Amino acid sequence: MSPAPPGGGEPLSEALADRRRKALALRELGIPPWGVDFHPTHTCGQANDQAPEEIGAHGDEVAVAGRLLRIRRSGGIAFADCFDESGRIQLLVSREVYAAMSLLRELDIGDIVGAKGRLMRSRSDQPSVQVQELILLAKSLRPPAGKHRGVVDPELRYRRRYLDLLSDPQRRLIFKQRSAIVSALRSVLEERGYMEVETPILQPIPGGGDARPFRSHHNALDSDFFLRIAIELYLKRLLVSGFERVFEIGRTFRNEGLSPRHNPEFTLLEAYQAYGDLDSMMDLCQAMVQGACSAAASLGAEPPGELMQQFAVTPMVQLVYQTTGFDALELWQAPGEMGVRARELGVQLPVDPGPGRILFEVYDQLVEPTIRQPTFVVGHPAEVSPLARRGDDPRFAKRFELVVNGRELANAFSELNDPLEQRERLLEQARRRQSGDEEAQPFDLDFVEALEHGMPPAGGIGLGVDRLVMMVTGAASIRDVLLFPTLRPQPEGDGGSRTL
RNA sequence: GCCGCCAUGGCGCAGUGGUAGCGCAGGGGCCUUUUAAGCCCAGGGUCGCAGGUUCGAAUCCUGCUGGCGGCACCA
Repeated sequence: MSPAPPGGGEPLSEALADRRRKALALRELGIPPWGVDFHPTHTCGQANDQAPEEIGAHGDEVAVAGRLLRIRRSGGIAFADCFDESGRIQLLVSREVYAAMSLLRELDIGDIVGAKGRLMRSRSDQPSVQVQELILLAKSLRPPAGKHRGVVDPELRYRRRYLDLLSDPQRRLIFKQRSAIVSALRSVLEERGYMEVETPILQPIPGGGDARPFRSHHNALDSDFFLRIAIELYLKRLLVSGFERVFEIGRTFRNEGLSPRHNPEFTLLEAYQAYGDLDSMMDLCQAMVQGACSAAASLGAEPPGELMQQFAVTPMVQLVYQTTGFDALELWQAPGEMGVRARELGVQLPVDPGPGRILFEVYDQLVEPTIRQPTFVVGHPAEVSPLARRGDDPRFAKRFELVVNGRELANAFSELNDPLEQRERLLEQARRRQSGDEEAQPFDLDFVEALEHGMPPAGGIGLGVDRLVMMVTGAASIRDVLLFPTLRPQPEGDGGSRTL
């Protein structure tokens, strides 16, 4: 075991010490281990594709750069596989090119190099660059993890994601697909005349959804702020302001448990359309999901085929009746009886629930998880939809959720623009909050006052981008579609929140 | 927050009370057409941390830390 470097940190393992020794030795020889300019003429993938077909034949002069994946030395000749984002090319170095050969002796897997030479095809039919000049661009002081199998230790994968991504092109592909999906969502919205906006993430009152927020504090203002749990109330203020089609794609935060489907910070898309309604939101929703599927498919993903078909539209009351035999409309007049029947089905209920809440809990706990095919579930109880307009039957809201594979993917409604009713319904939420429901929405007077100036009737939608990406790419865990998922910070030691 | 499983060299793993091992990576050597190249040699470990039981602990017990999965909460 080598001594610990000055300033702390873990002791250097043999491999680490050796790489450091090589870097310093090269510097002694006047070869900088880092920080040389190099301008590739071809990507590794291009070089590989453009190599001559015939064994032994030579092609164009090229300059390529990339990271060393493998080195095979065989006496007077050596082969090194070098890769970049585009692919891989073999470098062929022979003893006659003395400088390159002696530099290669000091190189390790993981080092980033540039190579100049002619394209050719080796005797065993491998596209190669016959190296004339080899240049070290960045010495790697640490051995790469997971050279053969990729990084499999989940802790390493998430804590040091760059190693995971570096060692596994498939993993990188998911994030290219994610980027394409988000880009497609943006295109669909922009084509339809929606304007992208940015609204506060630090909010004095975290409204627009049912969730526990993160709390923070601003020193100069000596005021508490919350990280937003939804974007809704600010986007609706913009509808009041005269912008008619707005959307935001942004990070949103909920102070709740972690699971393969929940990360404390996640990406939410919300869009609002003045004079829109439930139909226009269904239309938009379907277009966004299908745009996402096409975008990902063009990068090799295989989205479930059902997502490309017309989604079903089914009332919640009907789904609940079909699945459980629970007849909400029949029981509506007798909430006590309704609660008893729900509990008999094994449904957990809050204290003193109204009929709407009972119906919703039965749906949420017993029915939603069983929905497989993409379905627009419509007719949510108004009681659990405090920001949505009531339907012709005032017990129900003009609202839909898109459910696929038992999971809610999007949530939309015809927005409530009656300031008097909105005030009442938010006050009801506030009362529930006071009696202990931590997730009931707080009362935002400023928002209600905005509505009092007149908000056009509007359709609005929220869509969970991470879950859409999971569904379209087939990822099993939300951590697989987040570059840096939230983990418990490590107090000290490897891969944690080291500040030194 | 609760329950279960896991933690052994840089990476992947074996080792269930008696001398800590294997493969890859790294070091030294041989090899001018290799493909996770091959062959020879020599290294590398406070077995996650802290206690306890025992003549003796990687192994058994307790606590802690971290991860994964499930439950609860939620999207």
